[in-house]
Amino acid sequence: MTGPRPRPADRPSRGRQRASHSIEAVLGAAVALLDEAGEPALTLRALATRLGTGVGSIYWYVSGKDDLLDRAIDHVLGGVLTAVEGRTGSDDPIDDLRVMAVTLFDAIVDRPWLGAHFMRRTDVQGNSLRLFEKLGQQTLRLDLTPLQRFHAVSAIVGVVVGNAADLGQEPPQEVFDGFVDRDEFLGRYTETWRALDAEEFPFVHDIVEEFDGHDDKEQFLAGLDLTLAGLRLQAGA
Amino acid sequence: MTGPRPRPADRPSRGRQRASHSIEAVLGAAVALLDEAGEPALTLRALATRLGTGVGSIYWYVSGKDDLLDRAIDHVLGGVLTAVEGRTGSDDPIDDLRVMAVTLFDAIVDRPWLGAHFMRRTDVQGNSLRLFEKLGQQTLRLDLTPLQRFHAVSAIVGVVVGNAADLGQEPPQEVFDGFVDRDEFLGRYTETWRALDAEEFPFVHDIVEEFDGHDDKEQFLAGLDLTLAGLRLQAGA
DNA sequence: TTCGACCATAGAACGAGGTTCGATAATTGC
DNA sequence: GCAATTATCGAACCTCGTTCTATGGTCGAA
Repeated sequence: MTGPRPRPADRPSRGRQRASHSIEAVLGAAVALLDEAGEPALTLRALATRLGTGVGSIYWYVSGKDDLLDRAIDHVLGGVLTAVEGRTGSDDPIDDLRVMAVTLFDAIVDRPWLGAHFMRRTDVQGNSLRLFEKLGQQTLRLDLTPLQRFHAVSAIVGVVVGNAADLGQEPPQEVFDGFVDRDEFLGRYTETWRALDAEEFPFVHDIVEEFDGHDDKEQFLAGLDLTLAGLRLQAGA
Repeated sequence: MTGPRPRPADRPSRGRQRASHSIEAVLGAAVALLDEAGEPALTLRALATRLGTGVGSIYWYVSGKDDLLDRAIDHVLGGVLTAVEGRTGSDDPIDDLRVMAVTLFDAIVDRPWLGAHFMRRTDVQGNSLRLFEKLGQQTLRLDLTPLQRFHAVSAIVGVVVGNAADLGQEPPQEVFDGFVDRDEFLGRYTETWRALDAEEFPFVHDIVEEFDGHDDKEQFLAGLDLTLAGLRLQAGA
């Protein structure tokens, strides 16, 4: 029953001692795999091949696949964080919140695999927590109770995650291969919906025409603005 | 290149001809496994063992694991649908929307494994689409454009999914074994958060006290009411 | 009654994936 | 220089989803 072996990530790496693979290289390759072919493409063997090493080596930098995914997410969230930080500073804190939420959403559009796990662990440290903090700082400028602030940030994150969750799971295998584009994919929805019984599905019939040329981002923005309108009302601004 | 073999699910079962296992039995056992130990517990072998059959038999009723999960989800969503239908009919459509959203959320609290896949496929038929329709029918009573209606429903579903997503993934393996209860689990959060630098994390410090005794449902309700307030504003009601 | 056609079941076998383990080189500290 | 630590590698193991083939069982037709 020995304790876990020491890993480079566990201690401050004092000077690089000619490591052919750093944790950054591992994470970068992992993100590349995810970007290229989605989450199922991230296997330890594929990662090892891409890095030109053996599977076992990866376990030196990472405790397992879950840890690998967590770190890869945190890795890209670092970029998102700096992107977010560069766009704050408006007069209106709610406008700032909006911009930040949109930035988050755009990041998930670029990397759909983020959607499923985005903001999974707002727990200990990491860029996930830092993003949470950055959002929350805007609420400090609003006339709210701490609890209201907390709920406001949770709600905004909820809207982002809830809408982004739609994105990260649909493409059966079309978008990657380009056999079918997204418009045609959505077209099948509208056809099916139009064929439904009008008596039993009045709502679907009411909206089915809008669904043609449907835009995920527009849908997200509408939901976000609904929530922000409620927040603005609550803050009495 | 032969077509798919006929399956009982593909045709109306005309009278039961002494089938020891029905599709309902398979789905029921699958849901039981999911309820007992979460998604990783649902393996075809475990399911076969529980049913007292072989793995191959399951493929008679289901085309694969994805199909199994989809049907299991649709199975429980059937119950959710009737629960939702029993609670509508108030004067205020937005109040009805609220009640329905809460019912959905409660269903996910009861079955955290639903969270990750909830409303995954609002596509063709199924109870998922029916729930979508039921929510939408309330918006027909509001003075909105079809597009606004669509966005409103999407936003509400987004809030439910976004907040429920938090639920379905936390318990590393504590809640199932009962080694650690949820309160103590959350207590670790507050400790870690309190230890953060106050200069760098002013927001987290502002809200950390509220996080003790934190209630997921309360958090969800606050976010939902924010969105509904925005909707009420938009509908001019 | 007998014989096929179809329903339904069962489990061995395959391939892919995550993880473990021991061997081994490379580097560092003394 | 020598031992301890650092880092690497891939074979082997186990689990899981899936496929395939074999085998009863039921029922209608000859």
